[in-house]
Amino acid sequence: MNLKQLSHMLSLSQTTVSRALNGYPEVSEETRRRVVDAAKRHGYRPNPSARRLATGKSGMIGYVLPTGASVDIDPHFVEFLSGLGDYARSHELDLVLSPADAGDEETTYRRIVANRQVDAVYLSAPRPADKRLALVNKLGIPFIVHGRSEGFDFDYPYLDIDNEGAFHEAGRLLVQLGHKRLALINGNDRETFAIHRERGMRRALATSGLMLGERHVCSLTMTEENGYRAARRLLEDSEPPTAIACSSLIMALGVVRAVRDLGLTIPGDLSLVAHDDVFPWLRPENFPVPLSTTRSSIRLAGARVAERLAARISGLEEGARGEVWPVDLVVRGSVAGAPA
Amino acid sequence: MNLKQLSHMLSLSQTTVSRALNGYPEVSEETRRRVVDAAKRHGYRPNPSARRLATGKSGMIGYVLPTGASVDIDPHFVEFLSGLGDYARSHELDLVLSPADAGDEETTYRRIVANRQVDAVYLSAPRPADKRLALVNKLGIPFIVHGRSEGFDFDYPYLDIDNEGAFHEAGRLLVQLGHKRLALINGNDRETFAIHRERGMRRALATSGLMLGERHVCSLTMTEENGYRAARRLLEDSEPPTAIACSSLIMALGVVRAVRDLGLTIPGDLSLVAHDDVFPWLRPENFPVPLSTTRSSIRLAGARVAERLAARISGLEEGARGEVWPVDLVVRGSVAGAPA
DNA sequence: TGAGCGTTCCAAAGCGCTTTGGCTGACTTG
DNA sequence: CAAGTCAGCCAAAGCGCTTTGGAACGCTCA
Repeated sequence: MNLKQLSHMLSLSQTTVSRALNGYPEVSEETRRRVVDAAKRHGYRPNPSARRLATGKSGMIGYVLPTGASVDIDPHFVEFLSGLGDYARSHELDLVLSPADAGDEETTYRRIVANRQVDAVYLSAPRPADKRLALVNKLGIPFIVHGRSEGFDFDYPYLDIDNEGAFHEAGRLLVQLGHKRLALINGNDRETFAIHRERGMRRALATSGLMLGERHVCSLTMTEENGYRAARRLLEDSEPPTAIACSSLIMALGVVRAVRDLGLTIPGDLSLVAHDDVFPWLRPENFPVPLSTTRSSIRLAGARVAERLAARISGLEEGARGEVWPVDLVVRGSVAGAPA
Repeated sequence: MNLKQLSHMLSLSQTTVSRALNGYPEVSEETRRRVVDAAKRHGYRPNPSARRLATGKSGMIGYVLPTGASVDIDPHFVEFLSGLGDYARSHELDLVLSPADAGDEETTYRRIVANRQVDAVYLSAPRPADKRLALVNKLGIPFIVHGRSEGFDFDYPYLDIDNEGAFHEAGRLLVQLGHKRLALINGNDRETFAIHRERGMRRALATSGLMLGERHVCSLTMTEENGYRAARRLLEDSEPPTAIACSSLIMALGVVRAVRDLGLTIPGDLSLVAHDDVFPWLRPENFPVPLSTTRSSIRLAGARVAERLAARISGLEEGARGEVWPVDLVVRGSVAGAPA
């Protein structure tokens, strides 16, 4: 069933039928009712390819996925996707993943914009002065950044959590508990979120005249193994930290293992706080010692990004609105006063 | 730059230019060279929307993503995606994720097929007599199943690993080590992979006249917490198993925690084998006691599925070829002879 | 009463590609 | 040498929608 057939059986022109269905004003209410009714009865669905060719709109949102033999997709991605998908579903939006050579995403962004394959895109894991962001901004396609960049002379729409505030809180808690030697096991510090976390932590320490020593900051991709290695290195130092803040639950698994291997205990010898993006399959309360966390559901963020993307596509949202979500500090058994 | 302009500047018809670029025979080699050359020089890229309208082909592969507030996307998905994306990238294939209401994927499959939004789809986590599979088969869109179903009177193309063989091997190893009371902590047994694993395990035991008791099989979604709970229940039983096979590394984390909480040791009190899909962020050799695993890279599977999908789209692959990959059994420190 | 106006509809021209059905001219073939 | 063949090209008809630029009609109002 296409427009032609439908309009023919209604003895109307394609124009009128099209307008009736798309809510244009120049069609009488009665006619509109007839048309809408017939369309529903015959299960008419406009062909998206044709509509796309005519309008240039695709009804899809895009994401450029960096790939490569040695490139790992962040496991957080799947949770973000859950939220995004959940919203997108209710609006019949599809998501297009365009794989790109990690390191040369530019070509792919240009392609999907030039081809008008998607109506909007989102970026994630931005870095300071992220080239992708500058590009997408220049290309003029609606977009939202999940996270933030830094060092641009233009504003842009984003959704981020208060990473600095979160780790400031975590740091403050640990300091208040009397810890003097703190360490941070961070994610890749070329990404802004990691920079913000470190900044928050430093700020918390500075308030009490403390410093985060050079050797007490690790920046690594967030795997269990890296968490383990970092913790070993820190704890076997001559002046080991008595408290660690950790950027992910997965790394925290490694930290816990290292602590055990060294015959130490949490929170007796080491207080531990980690950031929790809220995975359904790994929960901080189920750690051997329930883990204190800075918590923010990445899934909700996914849903919100989808919502704002949809709003931008339909023109309801404009401008460079930034949105920063507060982060909960959830205190559990893994933190205690500094050892004497 | 569109076809019209390009053909005009070459003083050729659109027909000829189109044919030259698409490799049709009825154009002289010299003309073809001229055309291809000019196209490249002017960066001409055919508009995919137009091409799609004309041909009905989209150059994308689809996946229907079950979503919902209480639906969690499997973390394996992201690894599969890495492989898929890696292959897709090299062939300029995009992936369309169409979110669907979990439980009613049918509507979405019908929509994407009717709209010709994608040239092929893949299904994952199939169940016996999976309705999606029957549907997609009926709708006539090229597809591949990642995993297998059972109980259909038709064949279909799939890629699966030898789950039964893997757990048969694992079971056999444990039996050979003298274990008599074995248990299986499995994934959701409405999915075929779990059924196959259980079958393999039972077969291994049967060979030695052993049985897998009703109470010794758990079927749960694969979270750390469920692994913990299942292990507690098993180990606190009056006749606890001396060996456990576990369907995922994530659950194995929970098993290890339970063992510790109960003051037991691996492999002294309990031998443990788990299936490893090969995550970059959690490796079996880094478990407190290095974990024996049945191993198969889900990432490679993703790449292979993409490859076969591409082959089916271009007509290079046909028919209902099933492909079953063997699984490695990797023995590490977590297994030992049965306690006396 | 006839100019002016708003409402409601329509025919037709795109959107940019592929593909069908020729047409032309050079080249074989009997 | 006429008929047949074939390579190489083209015009035009789609694909199914949106949108432009009217046209027809019934009203109002001077």
